[in-house]
Amino acid sequence: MPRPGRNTYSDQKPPYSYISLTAMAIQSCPDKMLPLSDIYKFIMERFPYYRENTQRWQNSLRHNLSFNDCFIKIPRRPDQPGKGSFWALHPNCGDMFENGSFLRRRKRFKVGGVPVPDPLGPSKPQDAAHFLHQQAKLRLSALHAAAHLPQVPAGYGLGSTQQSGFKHPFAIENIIAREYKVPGGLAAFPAAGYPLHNQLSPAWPHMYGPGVMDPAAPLSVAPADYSAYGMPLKTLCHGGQTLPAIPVPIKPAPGLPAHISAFLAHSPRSLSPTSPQAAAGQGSPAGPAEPLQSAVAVH
DNA sequence: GGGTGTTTACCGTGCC
DNA sequence: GGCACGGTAAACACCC
Repeated sequence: MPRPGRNTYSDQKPPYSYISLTAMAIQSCPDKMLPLSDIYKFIMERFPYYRENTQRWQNSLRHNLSFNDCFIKIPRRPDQPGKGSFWALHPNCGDMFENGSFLRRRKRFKVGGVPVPDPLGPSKPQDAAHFLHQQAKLRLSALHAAAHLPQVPAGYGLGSTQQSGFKHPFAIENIIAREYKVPGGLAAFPAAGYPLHNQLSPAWPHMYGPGVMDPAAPLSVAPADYSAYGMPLKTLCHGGQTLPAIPVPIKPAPGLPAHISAFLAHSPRSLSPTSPQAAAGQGSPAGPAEPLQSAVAVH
């Protein structure tokens, strides 16, 4: 097992669990949701170790997706055919990892432990799915607007984070943010990215935190998307780097959208891997949720 | 048929 | 030692 801080993980097994890797993939996507195949791609492109024995680790990864409540399955829309559903992170799983570190969770995330019923928010799974759609659309709209805004790279736009203090070098923001440390720094990426995320982060601030993702990246993640800002693995990894790269909290800020919580609290199966409904009905008991795919189709 | 998703089981490791 | 977590294997069902 490679030790954090060593030169590279290039061909060694990264010190991240499959849960962590999956979380990275999901959070690196502007939509904060990815189909399984794109999660595979993300991992294989960034961690050469996983380019081999694909069946083994992919089986494990699928197991984790289903087994862990921190991952939620979002059905495809009927008019958006394709294999498999989209996978997203449970909004309340932000504090799942010890000190924000993705090396090891401090506790297993379980749905039902933090139900936050909200009389103002939607309570149906469709509503939460719709909310995710709206978030994606909102980001897109803001992207266009942000293209005309001055870039504010200072501090990676940390202003939106409600918390301060050291974050573990293995926090997702730090891990992914390192990939932005390309020669030329932020100039290598579309302008207004980080501030934009900050503006869009009130819903899931831990997800839309600074330095998480290129906001202008296509909504559907493909290998080419990553290559656009991909970089040598040595850059991705920890060796010889100044850590922490970006002290950003991964924990969700107070005020998580209640309808998301309600969605999760009321979701019988698609969010809870132990119910038979998910396997049979792709989640919502009221039929396919308002699909998020429309957000992907925006571009 | 292949990809996807679920479930069960077993084992290793780390923490209390 | 017990427990929680993580990794792996396997079987099965469903869907495109």
